[in-house]
Amino acid sequence: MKRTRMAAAPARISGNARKPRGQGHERVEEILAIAKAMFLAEGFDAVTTRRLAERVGLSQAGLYVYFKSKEEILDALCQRAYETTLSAFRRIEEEVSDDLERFRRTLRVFVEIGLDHPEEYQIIYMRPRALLYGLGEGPGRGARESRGVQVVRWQHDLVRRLIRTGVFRTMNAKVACQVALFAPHGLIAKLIAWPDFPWAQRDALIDATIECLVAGFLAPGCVSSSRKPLKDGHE
Amino acid sequence: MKRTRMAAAPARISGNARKPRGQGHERVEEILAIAKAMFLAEGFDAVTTRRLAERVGLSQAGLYVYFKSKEEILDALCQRAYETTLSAFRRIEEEVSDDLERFRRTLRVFVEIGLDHPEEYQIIYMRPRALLYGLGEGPGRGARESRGVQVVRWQHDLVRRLIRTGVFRTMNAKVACQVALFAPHGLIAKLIAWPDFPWAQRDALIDATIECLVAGFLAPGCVSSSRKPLKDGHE
DNA sequence: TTGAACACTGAGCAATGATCAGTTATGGGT
DNA sequence: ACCCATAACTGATCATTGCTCAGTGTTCAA
Repeated sequence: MKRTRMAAAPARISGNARKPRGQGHERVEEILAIAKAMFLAEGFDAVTTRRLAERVGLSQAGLYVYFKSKEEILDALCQRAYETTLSAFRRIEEEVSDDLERFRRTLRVFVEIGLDHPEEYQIIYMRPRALLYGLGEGPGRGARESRGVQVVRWQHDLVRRLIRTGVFRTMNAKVACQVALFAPHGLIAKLIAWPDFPWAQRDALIDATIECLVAGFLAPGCVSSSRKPLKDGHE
Repeated sequence: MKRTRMAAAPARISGNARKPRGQGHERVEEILAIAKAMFLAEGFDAVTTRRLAERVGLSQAGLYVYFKSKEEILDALCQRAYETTLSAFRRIEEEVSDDLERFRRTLRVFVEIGLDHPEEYQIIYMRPRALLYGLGEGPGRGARESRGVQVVRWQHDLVRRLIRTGVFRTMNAKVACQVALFAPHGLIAKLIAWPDFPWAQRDALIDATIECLVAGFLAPGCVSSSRKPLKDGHE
């Protein structure tokens, strides 16, 4: 009868029983599942550790048995989101052999995943943080960041190869890679940040963004077979 | 960044004397100037109202004589940022007669102002709210937003004109305008959000982004006289 | 000189993320 | 059947945050 507080026993989503001896990792999963739902629904800042703990069925301090900080819970979720993107990239590499088409498909799937999981995208790519590029100090830090590095490097390598094979014009590869990140990121970020703005059709914007990049990068003589033109309609 | 508590009054930047009767507006200016410096140096969240007040030479509560909230201090700074951008646009329109070159210069100055005022840019363009397009409720809100609408419409009109005059290829103007917003926004947002990422040279990124857009939009036969090529160097 | 409007302060509130000394339950070893 | 080390967890409490409010001093027109 210690903890039972009948008055305030609200919506404990999962088993709130004390975990058996070796099953602490289940708590980790529960915390992550509920944290993800709450972060997506309310945003990271709006979720307090007290409310999160309450929904998990723990005291607030109990969270700190499994995570060093609130931020670390977010980090764990980011790790998994990287996996989603990476596996989509890998599938494209298997399914498509033409590098230029891979470039298109890779950008497109990146945008689509971002728009389909806006809150996760915000968490990973729109928060000011230095998570991606392997400058971490902590021990676990490095492994976690390398996932993010892979996502960036994937597109990087693709662009490099397209330049080297002469499909894209000769240009500074690092600059080109980063430019090829900006436009998709801008598209996702804008659509997420201003969802009520009178945007054009989502697919038209994605197509146009990608084709604009391709047109800007393509070597003078080179014309892609599967080139989709920018929409020609007026207004 | 820990507070190294000085024994007494540390670094009061401006006159900390009590203002005479009608001179409260001077305090407003002082608060804004110091707040701007601190926001840029440390970031909005890292600046506490107590430290801000201390530097201004006021008690923390004294800030609330002039501003309803910490957020409102930032809002006031944002208002001025709109003005900065708009007047830069106007000067370009005066100084440059070629529309394509206006397009380049307009995008460039937008990016430069964004990167030079990251805190304001984040608040204005990266927040998940509808600040820009006139859906505000509050009284002063409307006037503030209309400034933002002007900034967006300026680029919009420019792109429309370039399509109409045949410099840009025939395409859906709305889509093109929005694509022309995404890439610069992506550039600014990425550089702000991940300041420590190993980005290429800032100017190279701006040039490449703009030239990529131009190349993507330019009508097939049209070659601009002042066309800067993408950098040709390797690595 | 007066008194109302103004400029400003000190104390304090509720909420936050984090810490820590303790408490309870578990289960392998005996 | 009973240890008892320890994993799992709690209650109390911390410092810090943005913000409020009752009140104190100051200024200046009348």
